[in-house]
Amino acid sequence: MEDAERKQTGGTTERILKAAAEIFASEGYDGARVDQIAERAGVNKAMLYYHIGDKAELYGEVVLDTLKRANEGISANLQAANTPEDKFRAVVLAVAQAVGQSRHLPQIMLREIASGGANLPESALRGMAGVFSTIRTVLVEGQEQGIFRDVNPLLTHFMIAGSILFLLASAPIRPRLAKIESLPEATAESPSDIGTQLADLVLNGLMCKAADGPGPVSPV
Amino acid sequence: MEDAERKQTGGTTERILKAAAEIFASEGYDGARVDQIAERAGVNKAMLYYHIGDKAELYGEVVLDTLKRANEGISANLQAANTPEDKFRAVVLAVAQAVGQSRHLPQIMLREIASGGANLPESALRGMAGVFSTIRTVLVEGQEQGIFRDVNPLLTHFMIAGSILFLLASAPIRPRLAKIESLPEATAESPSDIGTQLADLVLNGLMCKAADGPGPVSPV
DNA sequence: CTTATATTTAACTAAATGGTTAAACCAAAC
DNA sequence: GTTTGGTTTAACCATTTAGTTAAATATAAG
Repeated sequence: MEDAERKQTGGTTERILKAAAEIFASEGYDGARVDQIAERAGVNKAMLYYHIGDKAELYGEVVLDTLKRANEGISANLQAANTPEDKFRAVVLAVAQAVGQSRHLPQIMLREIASGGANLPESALRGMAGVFSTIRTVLVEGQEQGIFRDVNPLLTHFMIAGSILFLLASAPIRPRLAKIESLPEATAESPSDIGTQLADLVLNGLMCKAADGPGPVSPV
Repeated sequence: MEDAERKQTGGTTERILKAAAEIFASEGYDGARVDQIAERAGVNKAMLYYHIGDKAELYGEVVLDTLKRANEGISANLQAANTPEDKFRAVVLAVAQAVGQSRHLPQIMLREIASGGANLPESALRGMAGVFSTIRTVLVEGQEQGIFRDVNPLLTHFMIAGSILFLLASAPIRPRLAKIESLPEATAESPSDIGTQLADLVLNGLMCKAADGPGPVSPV
């Protein structure tokens, strides 16, 4: 009788999925407790099984939903660009924004990478592969036009995806690290900032002739 | 009676720690089962509690051991370098090699980042902070000497650490992704290759005057 | 041989956890 | 009012899991 019972917002299924995303992101698949998810959603555990299914189905639903949103965001922000350079900027920015929007994607993805995708349904893998493929396409196109240096595409797109995911997912641990070493405090940058700066840095190292881009990036 | 029982190598404690590192890396803290670790080490579960302690202590021991090894490797490979550019190459290479050497560090680190360090003892956090601090020092030094562009240090060192960890940790999932999209097969690059190429790419984007470095990086 | 100490084992416990079920509730249709 | 369908609830079950314990076995010392 503490304070729970908040059935206000949205349909039951939505509330369950939202709660599940939060818990799965912070606790991982094995760490998450079904009762805990139900409690946070303000529903009885049995409703969770009634509306969605067992733990694995619930997780699959969350991952798929989150990845779908991210993919939509990416392809939406990718229309206007023409040159490989513009496309590169657009795709990095789009990934950063999309990932930043679904707040729980970075943690979930990091864990899935770590476990080799142990809990990922096939459909979710397709979603991931789509993102990778988009980055890669832009990269190879630029290389074929002789605009980008002949860098390892695998390395590059893992660098981009890894940087974004890592940076966004590390928000909770950064304050703890900052307390120990004199690291910069939790500079709460927006995903857009991250995307823009990352694109600048990588592009600068990627272009054949040292294009001066939009000048040096502003510090912190 | 399948095939277990292999007590040959090393002391009991060592065997337990090795088995624990493997399981924790692939399953995560919550996913790992103490019985499973004991079985892989070829010992009775009670021995694990006798020699080391409970699950949390065991995990702490593994993380600390792994991080200590990595830190040693990093500072060892960092002596010869003088200029910021050399130092940068050295530190990136050292991190890649150190992380690559303790095969289970990438997975463990990715999970810890994702959970905000939920299972990390203070000492392990200090180990992490040390690595970050090393990268950061090199970076800032180069910037103060006017050799590096004024990029965001936080972004840069998370990019480096994130790229390396992400790339090394993703080895198990890459074949699965490759099956779906026409991604490059699991190009089994050595940590040294990764470190060298990454340093090239980032340095090229980092230097003020477009130094041509050691030429373009070889593809895959 | 006997005693003491370190190590290993099998059996057990208590709690947590995923999942189920049968009954209650509630709205609209008849 | 009662029937019908979807929805919600409380109580329950079976299994898994971390952790313990007391006995057994080896090993070395006196």
